[in-house]
Amino acid sequence: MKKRETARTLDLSTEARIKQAARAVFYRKGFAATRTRDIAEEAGINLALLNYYFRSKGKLFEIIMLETLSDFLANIRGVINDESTSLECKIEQIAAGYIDLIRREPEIPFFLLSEIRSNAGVFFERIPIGKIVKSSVFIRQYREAAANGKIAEPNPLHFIMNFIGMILFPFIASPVLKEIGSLDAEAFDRLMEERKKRIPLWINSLMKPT
Amino acid sequence: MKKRETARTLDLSTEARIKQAARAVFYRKGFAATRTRDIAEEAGINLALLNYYFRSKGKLFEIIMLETLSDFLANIRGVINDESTSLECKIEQIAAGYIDLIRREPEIPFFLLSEIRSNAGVFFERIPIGKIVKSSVFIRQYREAAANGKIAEPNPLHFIMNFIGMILFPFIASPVLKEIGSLDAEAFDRLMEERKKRIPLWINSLMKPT
DNA sequence: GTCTATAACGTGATAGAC
DNA sequence: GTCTATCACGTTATAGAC
Repeated sequence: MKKRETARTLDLSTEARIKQAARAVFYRKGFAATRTRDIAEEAGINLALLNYYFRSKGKLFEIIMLETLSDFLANIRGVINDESTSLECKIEQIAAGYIDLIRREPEIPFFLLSEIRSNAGVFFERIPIGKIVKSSVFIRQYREAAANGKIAEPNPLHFIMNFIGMILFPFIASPVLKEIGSLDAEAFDRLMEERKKRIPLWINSLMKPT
Repeated sequence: MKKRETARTLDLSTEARIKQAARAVFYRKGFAATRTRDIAEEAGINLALLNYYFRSKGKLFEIIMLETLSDFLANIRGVINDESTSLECKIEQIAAGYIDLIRREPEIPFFLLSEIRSNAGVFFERIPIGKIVKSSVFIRQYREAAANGKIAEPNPLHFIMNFIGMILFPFIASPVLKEIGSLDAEAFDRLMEERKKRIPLWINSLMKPT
């Protein structure tokens, strides 16, 4: 059906190459700023093929967006509803899991936040992230720990802002941080690797009652 | 020179009204997604006047961007180079100063990061933010405190990521956080007000050697 | 200074040959 | 399935009347 004869580096079906290219360009520039011609060039294909395989720029974007969001949430859904692990364990798993995921695709956090921002209503209708988080085992465990005096901050939202912020913010602000720290891509990546282990420690000391 | 006869709410010169409208629209949608027609409509002026006062969309954007960045940095430059204040004091001042500033214009952090991202080279040429931070009294005090064993984390970059992330991340991710917490604008704003006092405390406990 | 009309251009999408 | 050529449209920017 699709050609798959050679063993070249980019030996993908045309459809897959377009999707891969679209993902890269959309991640980098966002929906509004990318032109279909950018995607075609990145994919090394003819512009008309984009519309042949995916009806329109918007349809292609929607596919990329939903796949990305789905991957992003898949990473967390299992962890936060595991009855057999402690809060501390979940924190370690989430930090490590997300940092590993994002190190492979560092543009994802900014991309997702950017596009959710410009279309919030639509996304929260499709993906009820509020329900997912609020009804999670994680939040229940957090509230229990706070009620038992094991955690100082009773509001889980402050916790989420601090914890998820520690994970995502460096990637979101990476151009500025690289400039401030004179970091190349590898040095930045090493810092993120360090944070995998340190964020749980920081979070732990930050949550302790004084 | 400019008309200023009435006392209406929006009694500004045409030029000022365009700038004000442009700021609002650019903040909300970013450069690529805003159309000059959006700005004209928001300002309640004729489209042609935009080009009459500011040669082009790009020129207008550049003015807004530089003003915004300048305000944003002005807020910090004095504080971080004050020889007479302690590290702890600076942390309190920065947290309070930025949260107050951003509560008035909550879209600024995302706007700045978004546009810096798509044009990093140009901005860091004009505003040497790396030099400003690295040569600051703040960083010198931080290194001294770390050398004296008063702070556990020796790398100021980790500190900056955690501290600035705690301040900015909630605003950057506000649509998601509002959804998760079922917060309206006022409830969100109250949370940010709370963080003004709590972030310095959190940062303090997080930095302490164990 | 402000307006209307329109030029000049870029972009998304399609028709139709191969 | 893939290409070239082109349409249709929206957007930025300007010309020129008032």
